[in-house]
Amino acid sequence: MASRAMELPKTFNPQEIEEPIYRWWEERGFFTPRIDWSRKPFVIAMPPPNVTGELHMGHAMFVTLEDLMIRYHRMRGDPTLWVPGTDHAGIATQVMVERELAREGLTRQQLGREKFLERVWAWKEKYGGTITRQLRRLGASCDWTRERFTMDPEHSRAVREAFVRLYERGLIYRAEYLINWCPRCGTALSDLEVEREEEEEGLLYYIRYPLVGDGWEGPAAPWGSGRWAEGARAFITVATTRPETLLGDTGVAVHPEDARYAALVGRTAVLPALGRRIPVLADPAVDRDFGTGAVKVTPGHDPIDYEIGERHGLPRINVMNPDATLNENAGPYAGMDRFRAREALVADLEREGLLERVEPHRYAPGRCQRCDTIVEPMLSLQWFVNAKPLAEEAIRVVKEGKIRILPERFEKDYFRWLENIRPWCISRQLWWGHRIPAWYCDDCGHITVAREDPTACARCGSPRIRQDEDVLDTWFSSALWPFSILGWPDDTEDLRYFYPTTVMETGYDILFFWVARMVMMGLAMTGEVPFRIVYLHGLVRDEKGEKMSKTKGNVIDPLVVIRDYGADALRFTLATGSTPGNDMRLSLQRVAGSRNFANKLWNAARFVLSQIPGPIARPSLEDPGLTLPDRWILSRYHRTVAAVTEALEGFDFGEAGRLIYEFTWDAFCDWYIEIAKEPLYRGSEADRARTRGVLVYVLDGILRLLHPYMPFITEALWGYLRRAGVTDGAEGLIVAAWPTPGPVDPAAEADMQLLIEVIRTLRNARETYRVPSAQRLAAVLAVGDKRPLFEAHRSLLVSLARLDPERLVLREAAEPVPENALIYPVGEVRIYLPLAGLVDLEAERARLARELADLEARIARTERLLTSEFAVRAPASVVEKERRKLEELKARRDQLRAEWERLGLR
RNA sequence: GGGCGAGUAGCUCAGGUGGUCAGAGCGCACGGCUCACAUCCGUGAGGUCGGGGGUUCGAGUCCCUCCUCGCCCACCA
Repeated sequence: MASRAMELPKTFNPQEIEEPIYRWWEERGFFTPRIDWSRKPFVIAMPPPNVTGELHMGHAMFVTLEDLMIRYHRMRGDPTLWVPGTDHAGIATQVMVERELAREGLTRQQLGREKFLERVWAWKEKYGGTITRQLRRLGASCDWTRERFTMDPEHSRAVREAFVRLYERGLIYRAEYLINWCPRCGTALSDLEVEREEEEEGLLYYIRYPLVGDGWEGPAAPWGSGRWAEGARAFITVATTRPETLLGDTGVAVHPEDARYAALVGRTAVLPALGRRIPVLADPAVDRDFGTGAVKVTPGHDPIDYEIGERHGLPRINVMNPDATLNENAGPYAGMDRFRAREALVADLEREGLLERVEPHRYAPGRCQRCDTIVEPMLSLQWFVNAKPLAEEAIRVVKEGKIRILPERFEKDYFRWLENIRPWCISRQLWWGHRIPAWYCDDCGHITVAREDPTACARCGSPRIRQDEDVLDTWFSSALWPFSILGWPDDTEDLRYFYPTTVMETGYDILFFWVARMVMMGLAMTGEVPFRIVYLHGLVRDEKGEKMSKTKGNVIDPLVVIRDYGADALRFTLATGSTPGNDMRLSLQRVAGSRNFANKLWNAARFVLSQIPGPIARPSLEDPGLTLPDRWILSRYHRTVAAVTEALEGFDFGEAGRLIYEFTWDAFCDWYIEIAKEPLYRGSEADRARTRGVLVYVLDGILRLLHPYMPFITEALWGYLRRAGVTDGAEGLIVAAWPTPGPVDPAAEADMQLLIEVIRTLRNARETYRVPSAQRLAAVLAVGDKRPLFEAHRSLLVSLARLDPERLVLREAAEPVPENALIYPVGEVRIYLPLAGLVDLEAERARLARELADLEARIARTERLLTSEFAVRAPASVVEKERRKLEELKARRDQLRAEWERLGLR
């Protein structure tokens, strides 16, 4: 028998099939949809990974989930588009290239802007293809013909268009405002790019500011002499963690209702070191319980102080240079680094007797998200988006249900962030990114903002204009992604057909960074929501639940996992091991489990394929010729199709995957295939054809259901079916039709269930009594009115429970009970096993005692329940169910008691 | 200071709208090279569903409270 299965190795080897299959999919153009205006498309804009990045588990997760949705919808026949791309990741990429330069002893300034950008582009060329190649290894069925990069001319045009439009609407403006400044990167950052990590030990400095009056009109001696504050009678003490910012103080504030300081409000303090006269004022922003209740006000270097200063008309003084050394406004400390200046100033304060005390204090300074440098709040001239009006719209569309966020609980976060949104600083003092399209006129000072590079000032016509040196926040550019990838601002067919996109699938960690901003920009630019559904997945952690990081050395490299277990195994693990919005722990043991599942499927298919040469009957539940197991597996299969489809529609990918797993392994492999061997090996030609038909039909269906999870192995196996000529006409599984739920047969399911339970009970008894596996068991089955069922499946019982066909008695009556037989009740059926010689009386006594005790307890519980209020208050059906249960329990108890007696047990 | 999530068998986790929901995989124990598969097959043991209180005829499943862990946001200088 030269069977086809012999062509397949015994063990599934992912390495051999994955890459060729992917190449075939891509070359055949299956990833590119055909626009069909009569059908609604399914569209995902892929969150673009950093162009120079390396694949990590986060990517593996999003590829798995998005590809899952994409493949499902493609199989459903929807025109399905998944647009891939990469992000230039301004600051991240620039920092990487700067690090490379640093190894050569160079800085970007030494290189100059143009040369530096050349280096970045070279870097991009070198590493840019890595990530997209890696996405392919995972099986991402995205449309590479539409691949985009955020620095492409097309996307750049979109960025400029968006900037100009917002500028024209007055929503983008340039202003001097307090921003977060990273001294290492030399750029402004948005609030989101500042992270407050662990609290650390810091110090809280209590500093006395002398007050003018009481005969003291200011310092007579120079700063540092030790007599600077000589003669001062009154002081106000403030507490600060950043003493050096004192040099920028323009006021001292207390709470308006703070009785301790009421008398001081309105007086004038003298700023240490600089001698500046600053007012003592009252402002409700002051926390009376912190420090002394009096706070130095530094509008140039602190956000709250900025607001206090604004309310009271205080001057704003910047005391720092971009590199965080102090500037000329810092008097004697000018030129010092901020932390050196702190030491020096504190020492001087002490000398002058103005340092009251220093306390340990835990605090968490803001740090640059990219380089971890402590960020300095600083006054700076930057470009901003007035996000408030945009945010209001973004809130509205979610409230109105035009966008659904899954899991829903993230809506709360989304609303809260948008409701409290502040002006978004979008200019970055970087070189890698989209240059701000604003030109300053040297002659009239006018700012020209234009879609095309202007050659002259829009107001005075002067050709002496210079473009703004800065670039835009990367997130400004990526906020346009869902429509820029479709050709916006042009009115392209893609945009008309595929926009708004359907699902935005991404990690919850960039809900604010990206998702919220896409909604704002989408609405502002296109007047429509950019997507209908936001699906947020959790973070992938290591087996201990810790965040994977290179420094911790606990990263699990997806490519290594793919090499060792296959992409399908990794995907299945990620898809079934996670619930929306919750983090998951990835362990290689689980991946191995998925790999085993793939192997199981492989071998099930080998078996089916080995039976294929020969006539095939397409099965139908209408066909009276089907056997009970046939009807059972078809019915179960149809239920599975319905349940899986429902779960997928509800974005319940884990549940759907588990359903397929269970059906495949338990129902199909462990039961149906085992049962099928009988008709296949010993049946008639008709039996074989019928059984083959069922096997092929169900396997084909399993492959379809599983394809979104395990695209490679399913495509490979389906290819064998296809070549055997037993599939529908689809060219590949990737474009084959999603199965439709068929009819079910509850009666067949119930009968089969009974047989299965009887077989399990018999096997259980064998194990309990250590019957050698070679020994065939004698059994008497009292099956009541199920006699025809059992008669018809005699051989099935014999083979699966390893019974002795000569000594298997089937009968209706429960009595008489055979001598020296064990009794096992299974529903209405009673199993008698004459195991007299084999039974260990002690063991049997123990078993019976345990079971009886258990039964008694359950009977008592149920009886109590049925005599309680439950009987009158609960729905009749529920009560009835309990009644039946009680009857069953009692019957079983009586049998066991009888057996107890008969065995002469005490 | 707010907000959110998690705490269910040894481990990792599932468990719409309260009534076979007490489950799966791994691990463990025992028995099997049964002609698709030892990346396997068969059988089994293991849980007062974090603690306490409440609502209800009935609660992992709803409410309150507490504990432990994790995350997000926030202007305590």
